Amino acid sequence: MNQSRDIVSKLSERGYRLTPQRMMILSAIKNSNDHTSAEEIYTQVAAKYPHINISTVYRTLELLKKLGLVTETNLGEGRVRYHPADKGHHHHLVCQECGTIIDLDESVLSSLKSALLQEYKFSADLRHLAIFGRCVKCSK
Amino acid sequence: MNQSRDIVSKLSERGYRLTPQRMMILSAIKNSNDHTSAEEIYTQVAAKYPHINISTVYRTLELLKKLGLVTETNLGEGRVRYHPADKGHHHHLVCQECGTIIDLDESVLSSLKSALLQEYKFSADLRHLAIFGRCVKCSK
DNA sequence: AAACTAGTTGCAAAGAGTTGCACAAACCAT
DNA sequence: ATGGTTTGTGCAACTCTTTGCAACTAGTTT
Ligand SMILES: [Mn+2]
Ligand SMILES: [Mn+2]
Ligand SMILES: [Zn+2]
Ligand SMILES: [Zn+2]
Repeated sequence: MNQSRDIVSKLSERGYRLTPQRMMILSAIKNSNDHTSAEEIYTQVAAKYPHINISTVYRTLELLKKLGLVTETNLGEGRVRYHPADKGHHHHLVCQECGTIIDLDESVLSSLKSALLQEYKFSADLRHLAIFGRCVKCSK
Repeated sequence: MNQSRDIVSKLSERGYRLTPQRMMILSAIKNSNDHTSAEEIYTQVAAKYPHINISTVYRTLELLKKLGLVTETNLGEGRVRYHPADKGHHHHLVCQECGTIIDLDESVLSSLKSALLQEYKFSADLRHLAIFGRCVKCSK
């Protein structure tokens, strides 16, 4: 796993410290197959290190987002979900009626991204978006 | 104002009741010039009717959203903002570095909307979106 | 006008996420 | 190794929003 090494160096390069808590949180995120929540990460880490606090999980996720190592998305469940950035970018269409989720390739938003960059010089962060609306069935 | 009448009928048609609380909350939203928050609506209504509860405000906003009478947006302040749907749709580019907000016309997302409809038969709700990223200055 | 019924409200408690602060620990320099 | 500097952590309190429940009331029927 030279991924871990990348992360370690990315942290120390920028003056962040490599703490046991951060390493455990990172491996919890990598071990999760799919989108994880802060609570799930907390539970997994707490199994081995009960002293950990949930606010440390939130603060670490904040940091990993800033470093571009995890992406976050709100699928409308009342809680945010995360996954490793290196597992490929994609988006989700979420039906507000029946809850169906359609997965979308990153490319669907690439023309929007470049339009915003050209017209507004705005560099939009369009990784891992959730777009709400109605699926075919629920559109009546 | 036959707008009010529209709302009254929109409520009763679907079996919802027209309560004093709902009327006060509605007029509080209409009286606000710009994006309002639940707390601001609550404060305004409570000035005349101190018995009102903030959860009623949240529930009413939920209902008005469902009826398409207000739109909601999260500008990243840790609280959601609302405004009347009939005040025109638009979007916002929010710089996560400096907080600058650029207003966007509705049309910027219309080609995305039709692409999602064609390719996925998904009717996306793209009213009043906030797109995060970095403005020119903060893009270095 | 009185009763009925289903939607609505207030209240209290809970959930998700954030923040200030004092103490702890990682990293760097000696 | 030792000490100092600065970042990070645990904890508790707090903010925003949601939810279960019992009491209430708008709109309808008799
Ligand atoms: Mn995803
Ligand atoms: Mn707006
Ligand atoms: Zn659906
Ligand atoms: Zn900026």
